[in-house]
Amino acid sequence: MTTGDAEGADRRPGGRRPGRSGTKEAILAAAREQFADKGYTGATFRGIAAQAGVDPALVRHFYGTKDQLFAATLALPGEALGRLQQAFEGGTEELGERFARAYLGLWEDPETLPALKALVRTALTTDQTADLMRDFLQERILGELASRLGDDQPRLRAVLAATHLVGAAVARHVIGVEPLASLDFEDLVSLLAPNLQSYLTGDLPEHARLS
Amino acid sequence: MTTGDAEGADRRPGGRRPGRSGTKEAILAAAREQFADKGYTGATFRGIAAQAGVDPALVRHFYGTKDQLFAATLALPGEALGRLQQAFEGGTEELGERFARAYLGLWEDPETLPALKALVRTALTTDQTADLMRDFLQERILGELASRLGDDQPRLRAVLAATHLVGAAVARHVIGVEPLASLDFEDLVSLLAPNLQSYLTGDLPEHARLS
DNA sequence: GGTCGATCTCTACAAACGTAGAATTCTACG
DNA sequence: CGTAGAATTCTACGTTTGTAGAGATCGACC
Repeated sequence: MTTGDAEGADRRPGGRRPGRSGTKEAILAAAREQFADKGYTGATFRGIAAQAGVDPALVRHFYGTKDQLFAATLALPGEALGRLQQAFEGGTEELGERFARAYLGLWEDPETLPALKALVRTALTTDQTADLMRDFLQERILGELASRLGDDQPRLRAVLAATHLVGAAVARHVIGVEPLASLDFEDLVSLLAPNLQSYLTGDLPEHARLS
Repeated sequence: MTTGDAEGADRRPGGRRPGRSGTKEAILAAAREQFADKGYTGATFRGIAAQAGVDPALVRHFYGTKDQLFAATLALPGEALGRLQQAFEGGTEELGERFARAYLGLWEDPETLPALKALVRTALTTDQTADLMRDFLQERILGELASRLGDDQPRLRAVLAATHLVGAAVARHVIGVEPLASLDFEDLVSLLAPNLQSYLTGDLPEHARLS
């Protein structure tokens, strides 16, 4: 995405070259943390600026309105989304374990953790951005997963599995419920994988087979 | 709890009898809805008052500060808490189904639904009230459940089961993920009960048996 | 060296917030 | 009827919020 060295030979405007001091990234990191800790309404321009050590107006100068700043905050997990879809490829025998490892792994990465926390927190606050994001995830993640699951209620299976994973991740990383929070990562995967697999490919109880 | 007709014969003070117009209850209902929809910080005195059709100052007059109003909002599920603990009594063979039916049933009741939504929403917002409430639920619900589960990591089992249930309830009633949201209640219980039971009394994978 | 433009700060404003107390209306009892 | 007190509204204060623009600082290119 960055422009090369010799691009527009003639009409290159002079001036200070951007991206030098790194404050732009510092602001974004502070915004991620504040949004993750306090939610959309709880985070403030002034708080973010204070944490980044700059003037509040600079935040607005770089990222515009609060919605735009929040959108920039969530840009990172867009890249992590590919890691998830990659886990869906392959056979369905061990899909539960691959799904669990890929999704929960995103929460273990200190880089993506604040963004995911902010995402979950605002997904439960019916702001205008939350609806868009929810629909996006529903189509992008659940749709992708359901398409690999055969004909027996794939959508329901995908939702049950995803719900379970999200709930576990939130309990572990957002709420911090013990002993889930200090559990070893591989132990957690081993615990959840069997039941996930049962939702994805196991038999559904006869009572729920009507629709 | 209501006083009888002829109680204190002599020293009964005069004045307008309380509880006539029902605005007090209307305010509380509006507060529940606003807290459920917008979270603690998102809900405002003015918005609650507007929905109840009264002056904002009246809200404060009846319920005091915002924290106290929020506490009054959550007073109702305290009664519903007994219904949950009641489900824990009895054998452990069908504990998963009883737990699922009792907990998810609370979410089906339009009376307790807003309070539960508000509770979940603020449980994810690290305000001062959230911490207290979280600890209370951890000790009161999870502790109670874990005490019926034997010696093999009862706390971990209880957390896994509760996490699963809460996640499903949130997906169904707060986020509204289809097809979970329009699923029949009994179908939902039938779907979740087997895996809940497996967490509560089934074998844990050997990888997670160390601690 | 001069200058353009990006980076960054200062000051400010209108709106909304929680909170507070005085003032008014109205009902029920003596 | 008179009055006490609950129910309800009015007005207001101080703070914080998002947003906005003017101005200062400084590095890179002509």
